Amino acid sequence: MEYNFEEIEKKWQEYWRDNKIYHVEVDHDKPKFYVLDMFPYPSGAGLHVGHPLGYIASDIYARYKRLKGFNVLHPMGYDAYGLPAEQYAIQTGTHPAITTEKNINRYREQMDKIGFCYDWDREVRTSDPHYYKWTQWTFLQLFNSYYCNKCKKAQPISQLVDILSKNGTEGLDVACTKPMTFTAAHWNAMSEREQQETLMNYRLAYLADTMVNWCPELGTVLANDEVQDGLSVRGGYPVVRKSMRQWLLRITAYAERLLQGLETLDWTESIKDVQRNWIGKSMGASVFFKVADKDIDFEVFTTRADTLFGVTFMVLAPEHEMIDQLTTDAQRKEVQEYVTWAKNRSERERMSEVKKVSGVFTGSYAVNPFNGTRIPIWISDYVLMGYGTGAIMAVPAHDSRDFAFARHFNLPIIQVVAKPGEEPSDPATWTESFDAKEGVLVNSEFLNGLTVKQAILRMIEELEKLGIGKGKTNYRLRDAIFSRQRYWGEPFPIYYKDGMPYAMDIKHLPLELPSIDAYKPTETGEPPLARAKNWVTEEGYPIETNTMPGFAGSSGYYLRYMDPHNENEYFSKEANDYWQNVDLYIGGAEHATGHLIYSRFWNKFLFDLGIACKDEPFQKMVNQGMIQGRSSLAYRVNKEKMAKVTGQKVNCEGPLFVSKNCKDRELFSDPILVDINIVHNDILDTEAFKAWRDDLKDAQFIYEKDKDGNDVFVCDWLVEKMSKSKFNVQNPDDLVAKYGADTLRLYEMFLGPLEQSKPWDTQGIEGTFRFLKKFWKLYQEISDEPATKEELKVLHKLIKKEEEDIERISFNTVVSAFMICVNELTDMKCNKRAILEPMAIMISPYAPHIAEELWHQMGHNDSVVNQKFPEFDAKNVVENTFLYPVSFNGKKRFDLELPLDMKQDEVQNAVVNAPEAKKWLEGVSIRKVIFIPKKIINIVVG
RNA sequence: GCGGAUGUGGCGUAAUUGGUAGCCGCGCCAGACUUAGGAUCUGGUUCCGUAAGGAGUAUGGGUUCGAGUCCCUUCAUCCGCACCA
Repeated sequence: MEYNFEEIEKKWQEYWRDNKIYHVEVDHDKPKFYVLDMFPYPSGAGLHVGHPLGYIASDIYARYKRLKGFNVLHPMGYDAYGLPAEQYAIQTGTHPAITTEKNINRYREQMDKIGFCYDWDREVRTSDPHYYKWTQWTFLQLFNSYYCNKCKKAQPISQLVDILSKNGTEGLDVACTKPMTFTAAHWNAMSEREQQETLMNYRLAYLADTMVNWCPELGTVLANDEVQDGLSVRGGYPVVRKSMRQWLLRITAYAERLLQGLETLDWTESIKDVQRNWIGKSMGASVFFKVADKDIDFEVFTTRADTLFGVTFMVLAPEHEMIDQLTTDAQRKEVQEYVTWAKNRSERERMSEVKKVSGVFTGSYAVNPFNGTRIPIWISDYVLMGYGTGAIMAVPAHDSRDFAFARHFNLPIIQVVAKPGEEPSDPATWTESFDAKEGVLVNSEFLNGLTVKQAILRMIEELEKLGIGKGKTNYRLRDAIFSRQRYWGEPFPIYYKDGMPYAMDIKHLPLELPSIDAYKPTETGEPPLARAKNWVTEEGYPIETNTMPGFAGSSGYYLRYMDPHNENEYFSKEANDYWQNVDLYIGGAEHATGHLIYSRFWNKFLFDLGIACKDEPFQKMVNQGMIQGRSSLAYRVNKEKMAKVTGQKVNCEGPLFVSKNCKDRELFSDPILVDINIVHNDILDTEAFKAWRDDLKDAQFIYEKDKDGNDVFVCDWLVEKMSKSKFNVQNPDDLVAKYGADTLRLYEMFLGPLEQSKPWDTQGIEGTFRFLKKFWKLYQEISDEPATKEELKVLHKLIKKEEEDIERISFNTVVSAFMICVNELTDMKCNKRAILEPMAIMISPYAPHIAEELWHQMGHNDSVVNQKFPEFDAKNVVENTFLYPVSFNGKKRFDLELPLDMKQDEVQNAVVNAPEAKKWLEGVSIRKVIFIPKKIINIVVG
């Protein structure tokens, strides 16, 4: 019987669906395992072969765990809100829900063909009101919470109100936007409006005026990770800084926990590093400097308190609020000009001109608290308002940025740290600063002779003694801006009374997205939701018109999968207690600073509320690499150049192309990209090429000869990103149609290690297709005779290899092991049920359709999916002898088969007396014999 | 600039703990079958050399009986961060 994959795959996909084979429920008799793919955004382009890579890997793992006796949760759904559908709506007027639905259906159709074991009964979509009810619900919880630094968790805001009304801010240690001090009496005397405004300083979801990344083209603000080089990641439009009233999430309250939590996670070091970097914890000191001749002071943050005697100037950010007070009349004009210029510079300019030094002197001086030196206060845009206090003490000798600034404006440089083992030198001769935290303090009074580390601690001690500074930890992490001026997102369950936001009652959730007449901002620049009719509460209060950003819906989706149809709760306690968190998360590394940090925050907050039982959402994560395209290139002749090179006139009307290996081709031709579908084995189908594009219909070709003397046109190739514009896209549907889903699944895994990026080679898929045909052939006439020792050995070698390799996410080597095994069994002409039955089970995670078919052909009526993975038994693979490689001076010369129980001297004897050894022992004496049982024999001669 | 990853045949890769470098597959070469082959099967395929043999895992060095693997140097490619005080 032929291997008819088309028929087989259709049959079993229907069987699985009709019999709900992949449906899972909480089952306390089995251990749970949760395997999750990162939430896809269903784009209009559909899937190319790179997308299913991670899905296939997680599918294999899920199926394997199931065979190993686990109750496996393996769901899929859609991150359905997003900009592309909305952009399309703006252009065409099509409701984004319609576009999204269409794209989802296409995704689903493509995924179904690949035979994934998702429990589709658990599908969620972020744009579904049943789902976003809980996104809104979580937002309200955040709005109604504050973060207690003492107990290190979120607490109800009502509790804070209690505290404030009893003690004011006395002894309060909570996360806030800026420190506030007031008494209980003061609090109690506030109007409701004032109280509400004060609470905004503490809520975990709060409204504030902030500088945002405003993208005029998209009409919305963007998160930092949605901006690159001053352009929007989606669309590439310019982004400017602008102050706007926005919702923010106080993720900074969780900075330390987000940092510490990384230690408990089984993620790659590189992703953890990216997150550590993003959180950017730095320990240092805050120091207050008095301003000379004025009764004011200002605060700086430094990690190098030890260098305080090396401070020769101060720098404030152009947005610093004390600039006015500090500017002398003589300097006022210049300062104003500079500040205006700096504020108006776009983010893009600022980034591209990082190296350019600019700044202005305020006219004021700060006073060094230890020696009274007057230190000029400057303003420069190399100091950022958003970090620390927006002011620094500049130590040009030991900070490269300060050094550049000092050199540019001719400011003094004082060395205060000597390099290890070196004497201090004249900074005037330096070409760069010495930034390393190594060395010994000099020119620094009581710090002299201390190492940098000691000096930092000592200085902080002194500062605290004087009451002008203290040790302080800073984080680079910023609160997450949570408002988008967009239509296609979750509405905020917030209404405004006297301009103050109030939370809607939970009973009004979900607050459904209203329909509007156009998907653009209003004429007055308000978000699209301002177009909605009756966008007010029952009492007539206006409802918030911003919507939530993309990461709102994707931050807690893995929790909803545990109990996706629950109408009364986000998810039940029972479901959460059982499924806990994700055991294996597979997806791209590009979400390192977005989704993966927001989800962790979201989860920690729900953990604080006591509704999520685990502090971290994703225990183990694997980041699959990209599949690159293999583009084909045809060389187009530059006729003038060719005439010059060959010395002959080129008579040819249409475009002329030259085969890759023609003589001097590189001298007179340039490559153009060719559709990979008209190139086979790097040979161009010239007729198809002419028909491909109108401008090529008269194309002519200079051929080369193949080995049989035929004219062929050979293309060159190139590895690059897979994209439509490069004509190198491989569509999984086409491959499934040609080879079947099982072949595609195997090939995607066979390509190489999951984490690595690798090019897609269309040719190579033939190999896995041949393998499946060979595999199929083994099963044509099953014999019930007992298996031989050799056959059992082959089987058990494979069992061990597959188990070990799947556990360490090495799927490519398992496919290879299967090929070896099938080659061996084919050579043995093995057709024993005792071998082939377990093999069918073992291949089912990789090639479920063929496995199911063969399983049923062997007379079973139940699904192969529900079987038990065969047990490895070491007794089947024991050997009595070992084929030793025999080396002389580390170079292998021959093999020698020896019993495993041989002693060292017997081995030595056997080797020296082996006929092959003679030649290598002539004229030399044996110095040493290295014998490692079951490994190697090495004879050292000389 | 900082941080991370990677570097092995013509190509994708394998070698899990320092122990036979190149498994498996693609491609290529030769042969068989065939009216035919972008089908199937068999054999070969790191490089140099007829061979014996020699060289060989980006580069140069080191540790070791033995290094793709460990340490140091340099180079290349990719990814992330980037005035974060």
